[in-house]
Order: sequence, then C-alpha cells, then structure tokens
Amino acid sequence: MSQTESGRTDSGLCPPKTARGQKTRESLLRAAEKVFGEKGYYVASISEITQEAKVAMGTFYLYFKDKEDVFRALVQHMLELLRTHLRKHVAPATSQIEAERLGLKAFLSFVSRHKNLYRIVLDSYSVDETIYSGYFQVFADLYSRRLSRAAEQGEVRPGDAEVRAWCLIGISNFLGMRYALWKRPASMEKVVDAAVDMITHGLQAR
Amino acid sequence: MSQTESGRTDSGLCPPKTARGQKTRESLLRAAEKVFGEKGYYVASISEITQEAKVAMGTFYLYFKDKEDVFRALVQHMLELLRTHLRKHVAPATSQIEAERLGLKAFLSFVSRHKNLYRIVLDSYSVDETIYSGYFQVFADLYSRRLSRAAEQGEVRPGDAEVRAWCLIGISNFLGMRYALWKRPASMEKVVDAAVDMITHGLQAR
Amino acid sequence: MSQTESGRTDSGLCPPKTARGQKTRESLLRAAEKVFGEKGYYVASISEITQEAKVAMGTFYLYFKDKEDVFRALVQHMLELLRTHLRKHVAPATSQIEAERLGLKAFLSFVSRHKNLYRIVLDSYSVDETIYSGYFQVFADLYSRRLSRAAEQGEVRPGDAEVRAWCLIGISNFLGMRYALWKRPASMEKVVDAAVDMITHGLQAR
Amino acid sequence: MSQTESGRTDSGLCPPKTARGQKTRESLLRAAEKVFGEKGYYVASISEITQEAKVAMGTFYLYFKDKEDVFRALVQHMLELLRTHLRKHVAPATSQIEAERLGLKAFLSFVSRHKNLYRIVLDSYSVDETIYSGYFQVFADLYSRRLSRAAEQGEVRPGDAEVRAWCLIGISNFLGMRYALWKRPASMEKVVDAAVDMITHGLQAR
DNA sequence: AATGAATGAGAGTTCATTCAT
DNA sequence: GATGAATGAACTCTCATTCAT
Repeated sequence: MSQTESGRTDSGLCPPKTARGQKTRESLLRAAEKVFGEKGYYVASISEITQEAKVAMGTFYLYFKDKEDVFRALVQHMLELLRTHLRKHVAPATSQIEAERLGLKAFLSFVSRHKNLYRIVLDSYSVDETIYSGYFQVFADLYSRRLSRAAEQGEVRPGDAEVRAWCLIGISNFLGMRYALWKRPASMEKVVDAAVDMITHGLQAR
Repeated sequence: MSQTESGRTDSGLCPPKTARGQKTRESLLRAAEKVFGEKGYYVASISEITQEAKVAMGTFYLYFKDKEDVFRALVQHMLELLRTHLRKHVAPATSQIEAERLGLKAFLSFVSRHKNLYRIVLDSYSVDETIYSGYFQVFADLYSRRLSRAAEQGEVRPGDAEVRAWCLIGISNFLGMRYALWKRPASMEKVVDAAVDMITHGLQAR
Repeated sequence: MSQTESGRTDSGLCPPKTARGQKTRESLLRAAEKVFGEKGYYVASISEITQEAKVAMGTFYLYFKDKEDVFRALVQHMLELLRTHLRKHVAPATSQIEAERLGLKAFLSFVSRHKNLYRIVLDSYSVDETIYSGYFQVFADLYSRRLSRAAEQGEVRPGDAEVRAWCLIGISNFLGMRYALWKRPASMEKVVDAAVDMITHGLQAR
Repeated sequence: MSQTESGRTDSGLCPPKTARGQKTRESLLRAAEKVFGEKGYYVASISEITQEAKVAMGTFYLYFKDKEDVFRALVQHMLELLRTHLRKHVAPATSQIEAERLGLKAFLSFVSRHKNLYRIVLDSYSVDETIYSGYFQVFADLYSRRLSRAAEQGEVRPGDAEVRAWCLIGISNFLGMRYALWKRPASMEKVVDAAVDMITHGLQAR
C-alpha cells in the first residue's frame, strides 16, 4: 500500500478520512490497473481511469497527486501482491532447488492471472527508471541472500550469488513473458521442468 | 535499414532518390535514436527530432509516414546493428559453451556502447507489442537452432532447446541491464565467468 | 465588518448566532487577509483559506456566500481599520497643513504594518472596479470637505477642492508604495518633510 | 517591442521568420490588449485571445511561451507607447512648470485613448510585482533627473527630487483614473489648471 | 527537396461550490 | 455548526500532422 503508518500517503496527500473515501481510492486504483494495463501509461488518460472508476475527474486528484502518483502506487501495490504470492508458494520448499521450481511455477501462475503486470512494469522504465530498477532490485536482494545461504550450507555450488540472482530473475521474466503471456505451451509443467533442469545441472554434457 | 530490396521503405514512402535526401534521412534517424533513447517514445516529440537533425518539421514527413514509422525503422536498425555485432564476435567460437561466453561478452559490450538500446526496446512494448516480441523472437529462433544442433552433436545435454533459448536471452538481458547499464562492476570478466559457470554446470552441488 | 445593524451581513447570509460561530467567521477573515494578501485574489483558493483557518471547506459557505463575498468583506474591513487609524492620528492637528503631515505619516505607518493592503486594494480593481473606486471615493469625499472648509477659513489658498483631494490621495498612495512597501528610506521623516514641503509651498522658485 | 536586435524575443522563443508570422504575432498582441484590458489577466483566457485574433489555440504558443509571456510583452509595448507619447508632447516645454502642465495633459489624453492601460498595469501587480514596480520606476527615474536639473538651474525650489517625482507620478495617476477613466469633467483644462496650480504654488495661503 | 506557420483535438490539472453525514 | 468527499466545467498547454510557399 502506498500509505504508511504515519498516516500520509507517499505523495503527501492526506489519506482518506472516511470509509467512503477509502472505497473511492481503492476503486480508482483498480481502475488504474485496468486502464494502464490495457493501454499503457502514456496512452491511458486520467479521464478513462475516472470513467472506469465511475467518479468525476476531480475526484481523482483528491487521492493522487497526479498521473505519475497513481502509477507509482499501482506498481507498489502489484509488487506487494507478487511478493506475497511468491512467499506463500515458496515457503514449503525444503531445498534451494525445490525453491527454484516452486518460485518459477508461482511466478508463472501469477503472470497468467495478472496479464497487466508486464505492461505496467515495462512502462515504469520510461516513467521513471528508478521505479523499474527498484522493482527488480528488491527481488535481486532477496534472491542473493537466499543463494548465499544455500551456498554456505553446501546445497549449491559456490559462486557469485548476485550474478546468479540476476540470471534467475532474467529467466523467470522471459519465461513468464514467453510462456504465460504470449503463447501458452501445451504443458507448463514441462517448461518448468526444462528450465529447472538447466538451472540445476547446466548445459554441458558430461 | 528499413528499406527492402524491392526499393520501398516499409512505410510505403519512396526512399530518397538523391544523395542529399539519403543524408537527411540518416540524420533524422540518428536524431531519433538520440531523442527516443533519452526521453522515451511518448515524451519525445517530432519537433525535438527535427531540431536535433537540424531540419524543418515538414521535412520529417518526407521520409517517414509518422512517429511510429521512425520508431519502427529505428528498432529495425538497432536490431541489425546488434545482430551484426553478435555474429562477428561469436563466429570464432569452437564450442557451444564458448559461443555462450563470447555471445554474452559481445552483448554486454554492445549495451555499454548503446545505452539507448534498452529504453528503445522497452518502449517498443507499449508502441506495439509485436515489435517487442518480434525482436526477441528473432534471437530465440537463432538460439534454439544452435542449441538443437549442439545437443545433436552431444555437446550439450539433451533438453528443450526453446525453453533454454528463452532462459539464455533472459540472462543476457538482465545481466546487460544490471551490469552494463546500471552499475558497472569492478570486473566485467568475473560477471561473465560467474554467469557462464552457472549456465555450464548449473547450481547444484555434487 | 460587513455586518450592518439590521442584523444581516451584506451577502444575505445570517450572521453567526453563537460566539463559536463568531470566532470561526473571524478566523476565516484573518485567513483570507493572509492568503489574498500573499497570493492575490485569483491565485488564492478557498481551500487555502479554509486550511489556513483550520476549518473544513464546507464551513466557509456557512459564513460567506462565495469567494467574492469574503473579498468584499475583507476590503471593507481594511478600509475601516485604515479610517480609524487615520482619524485617530489626524485628530490632534491644529491646521490643515499639520493635518496633511499627520495624515501622511499615519498612512505610511499603517502601510508598513499592513503590507497586504496594496495587493488587496489593487486586486479589487479587477474583482469589481466599483470596490476599488468606492474605496478611494470615500477618502476623496472626506478630503474634499476638509479642504473646502480650510479654504473657507483662509487656511489654504482657494482652488478646486476635489482635484486637490485626488492629488493628495495619489501622493499618499505612491509614497506609501515606494517608501513603506518597496524600499524603506533611511529616514521616513525626511520623506514626509519633503512631501509636505511640496504640498505646502509647491515647486516654483520665488 | 519585445524583440531585441539579437534576433530572439525576451521569452526565448524564436521570432517569426516570415512576414506572415510577424503579422500573426502582432494580431495576437492586439487581441491580448483588448481581452486583458476588458476582462483582466486572470479572467481572460488564451482561447478568447486566439479567437479574437482569429487563429487556432496552438498558434498562440508559436509566438508566446505562455500567458504571462504575452502579458509582459503587452505591458512592455504599452509602456513604450506611453513614453513616446509623453516625450513628444513634453518636448516643446520651455520651463519645468510648463513641462508639468504638458506632461499631465499628455498623460490624461493618453489614458482617454487607452482605457485599457489601468487594468493592465494594475493587473501586472498581481502577475509579478516587479513588472508593476519596474513600470513606475522608469518614470520616477526620468522625473527625478529632470527635477534635479531644474533645481540646479534655480527653476524650482530645492528639495528631494525623488520624493517629488513619486508625488507627481501619484498625482498623474490618480487624476488620470478619476478624470480620464471614471468620470470625465466638464472641462479637463480646469482640472489640469487646478492640479498645476497646486503643484506650482502649494496649498498654503500666504 | 525543404520550409515553418498553422491547426485543433485532447491531455492533465485546478477549484468554486454542493451536499450527505 | 461542522465536516470533507464529490463534482465537472474550464483552463492552460502540447504536439502530431498538414499545406502553402
């Protein structure tokens, strides 16, 4: 959420003081997800968002400072959804390799259900590069830490955890795009298997 | 270039007939690379491009149908530059693994020299998703074929070549972004080593 | 105040019935003076005024019909303050010339303490020219009468009292702007002396 | 004019390169004078100005950076008209007192013909106080110098030239407002006489 | 081939005012 | 008496595109 406990939104606007205002803000955010996801940041217009949310144009500015502000809140929001989703699905893993498999599967299922994710994240690059880089940095940090730990415990071969983290993020991302977004394969399971196989054993014949 | 052998540009405009026209078109394209790369497709304006190219606004429409048309020509152009660059650097490879190493290095060096690449490619997603997907599909196809061949020859372990291709593209892409674009590491060589090590042997401890 | 003895405000709204209402109205008026004075009528917004006064937007319309209404009340209010101030300081004068000196000094000191006066009065011209002209007409009438009387008593040379009144108002006004508002002189006393000297004896060498 | 010889307008926009552009800019400026003069800066809208000038909205921004930019150009322009007018009419004066009379007359006739002057100058105070103060400072400087010279030559009594300058500007201004703008007197000549008499000999009976 | 003035639809944003609570 | 969410018209400003020269 873009509301901190201090009682103000990140944008400096007062948060809604009533339940009604809370509802309105949420429907605006939902509408923004739809419209930004379908048309992209620049093609989407505030008026489309407010129409979708069934409120007047001016209402928008009660809850968000400007177009960029909703967008940031939205990316924030989706990032949190994704992290929650991943955490939940990866938790049961008993090994790092199993965590990779579960994480990849979870990511692919998330993308399948949130087709808007890619457009929104990609757009963030041109809205403000730091939104985009920050988004991936979050995952890279988490990943790095997990991989370091796994290496310490002898579960994975030693190696640069950060580089590996970025490799794994790249893999998830492109597989998600290709197989969850663009052309779904006959069996997603097989895709995951093939990817995890490569991640686990590498390409080289022995 | 966006000119086919049939002698017409993709946009249906006649190609420049004189050397002077040729020059103008090229300076427009160069200007477009600069402006789109710095500001992004939507924030950039035709008038900025013509100013950068030092021609009048009307001149633009002598060479390109519209804003989207230059953009497509530009992506085309960069794609070709990149392919040429990669081909040249990967050619000497004597094994698939060596090809991976050389390809990754070549990609990273290209990105370092063409910082605009990412913004332009990323923007293409919201200009027209098919530009973006087509861009990666080209590489995925090439990769797949090469990996299949390598597997046939017993050089790499058998496995789904297409899935692996997308994994490798994802890896290159994210490493390029992280290490060539955002924060250059002390030693790029080590990054390449770590990545190639993972690609070659996988994560799993033996 | 914009309240007449008939018990209604000029705007047709009922005046506050309780002490609490009275307080609220006053803090609104104080806030209006601050905000209009700092930003000007058109740039200032009702919401700034209510924020400054620490009341909700809707509260404003309990005490004033609309934006113009507060503004009129405010000009009214300042005019009264000014008249009271002048009356008090000019009273002790024993001659018309002394009254000029005291009046000018009092005006300059008032302006020094109420820097907002000019912006508000000047704005009134474009809100409604009659506010502005009415404001000065009040002073012109008072002045004219006094000058006529002084002429009758042989204290000042005979001459068109009205023209002289407007000249004197113009002098006060511009001296106030120049010396009390824009750039305070080393000695205000000397400014007053020079002005009164000119008013008293004119420019011409004898 | 707001064009310097260096070939750029004050606002940083390129000046029109063709005669047609020149014409358009001028009709825009004329329209601005009319609309700003009638409605005031804030109430006037760019679209009214362009309609009055019979050009499209976008055309406006070819010649002026924004609303404030035309306004500044306009004030500049009127100031120059006024100065030219005054210079021409005051030139024949053979004494400082005669110069006062001619200057005042010229100012009153200018105001009668340019009723918009006051609103525009007054508005400048809330657009940007320095436009307004700069406007009067120009006259104050000229006046001061002339009065100093006249005092040196024994033509007027010695005294603070600057204070006198501001007094005289105030007088002109308020007389212009009262007698040229608001309510024309039966005889303007008599008004001038009365004012010049006061300026010349002061109020005090001898 | 090249120019640059002109267009006008449409974007983001503000704000005086209303009204249900 | 007081609140603050909601409204929507109106504004300023941008820019892809056209066209007369």
